Amino acid sequence: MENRLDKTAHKILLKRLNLVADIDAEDEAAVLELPVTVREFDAGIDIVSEGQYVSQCCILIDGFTYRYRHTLEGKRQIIAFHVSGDIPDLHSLHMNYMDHSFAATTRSRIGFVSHDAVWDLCIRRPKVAAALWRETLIDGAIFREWIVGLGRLSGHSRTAHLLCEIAMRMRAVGLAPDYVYRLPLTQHELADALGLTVVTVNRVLKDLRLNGVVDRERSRMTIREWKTLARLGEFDPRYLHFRVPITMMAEMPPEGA
Amino acid sequence: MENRLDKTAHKILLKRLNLVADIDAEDEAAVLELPVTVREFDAGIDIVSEGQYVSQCCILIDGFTYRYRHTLEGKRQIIAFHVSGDIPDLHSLHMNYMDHSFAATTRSRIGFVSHDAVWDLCIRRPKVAAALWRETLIDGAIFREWIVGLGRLSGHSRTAHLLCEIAMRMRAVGLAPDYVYRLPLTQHELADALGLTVVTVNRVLKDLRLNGVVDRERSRMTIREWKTLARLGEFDPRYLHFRVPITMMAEMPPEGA
DNA sequence: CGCCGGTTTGACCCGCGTCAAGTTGGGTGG
DNA sequence: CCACCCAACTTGACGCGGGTCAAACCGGCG
Repeated sequence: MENRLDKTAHKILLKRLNLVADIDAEDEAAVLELPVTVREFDAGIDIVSEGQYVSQCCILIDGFTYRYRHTLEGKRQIIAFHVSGDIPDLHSLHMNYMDHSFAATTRSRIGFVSHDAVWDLCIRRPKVAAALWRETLIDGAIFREWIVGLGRLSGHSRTAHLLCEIAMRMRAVGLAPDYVYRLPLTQHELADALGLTVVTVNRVLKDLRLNGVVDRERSRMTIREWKTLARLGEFDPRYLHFRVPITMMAEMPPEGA
Repeated sequence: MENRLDKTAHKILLKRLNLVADIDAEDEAAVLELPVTVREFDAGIDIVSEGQYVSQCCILIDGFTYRYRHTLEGKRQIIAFHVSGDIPDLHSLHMNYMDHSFAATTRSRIGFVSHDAVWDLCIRRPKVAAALWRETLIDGAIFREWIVGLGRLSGHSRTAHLLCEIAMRMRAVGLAPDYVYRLPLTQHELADALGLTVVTVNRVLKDLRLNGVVDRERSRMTIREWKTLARLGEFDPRYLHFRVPITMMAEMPPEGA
């Protein structure tokens, strides 16, 4: 629990707010005043746990995190992945009971902001409130996309879709400038997100690898044929509702890195 | 497209806002001033379609509606069901591109409010804005719940869970005072929500009927053993984030109507 | 009376789960 | 510098939940 003098967390938050909505200089100044406490978390431990009542929000500075829940028979379902700039529990501002947990897959740095401070900011700066609201709505749009995948797509398609989604969201925050990105997930974690088993995920990835679509060595993910992968996963990035048109990845070279 | 003099839509909206958050008399007065246009829609037709850019929100006055998307091979996945008081496309306020469609299963009355009017209201009445934001977050919480179900529960459990969820949400708006409610859905529609096929849904419902858990004659749904159904569906209503504690249904008699 | 959407049921099949047995490679301690 | 360990990954064999196909059945309605 160390308070930082540098404004890394604030800068990341501002970057996100600008990515999501349109805020002005005064808004930015107000955001920079937010009291933020930065903490680090080791891989594999809960940052927030199901059942807790929370009074602060988390902004992910760096690392890779996810949200999940367990069924009664102990199966785990991962609900969302999060990259730098995401505010995974922003919803807690309005519903402080956590109905799921939030954990890290790699050592992660998280900025904590109290709900009170966020409320205060929202009231003084309606455009910031709007940006934050929009951020939670994009979260919801991603959930909808996952529902469609889990309900109606095959294991192969779901996997392809997830790889596309993560690539694009990382790209939006500068973490996947080309077709290569760091995907610090075990196949078990992928399986728990995709509603599959490790065995199946392993076979799907093998297929994709043998077909030259993607490649994965340790946590380094390489998309070799974006178009093929996107078609297979029925990936249409409009559900991510980026303000910068859609063309980020669509304009990438058709094949190869 | 008929403009009503009666304030039915406003009253329903106010009831919802009060259910979801804490607003005061001035807020209520401002809400009552909202220009609302009421229209009726026949069963089976789209109220809003995927791909549209919209500039108004819908509040469901009465009827039963749902949101859905199709996969490329034409399979349909229903994403959400909606009952009186829901504002199914409130998210469009911030993301006016519709990434899914919105349709009715019964003849439904819908109130339309322009985004401009809602924006204006949100800026003048921050507590109303907060209530609306919260409403979209509950929407998101339901999505998460569906993800867990689709990813990790059996067909039987998912079905049980859905029946519980609809019962409870209808109950919250007074449409299921006891264990009986009108569920105007075909088995095909249920299947598209549950990620199953009609055949399977039929068999699941048969099992539930034979075990005396639920009963369904035409569109009349009767839950005979709430506890059994809730246990089977791993239904914990906290994800619905009602303000009125949790005890609405928990206090109902243990068995039978 | 006959059509038609919705429901029900049977027979069969397949994607994915389950179980189980390796294999691989980075990390650790002797 | 090697021996060992353990988590993650792989692969094969087999079974089942739910999908697919197809044929009734049922009740409301023109």
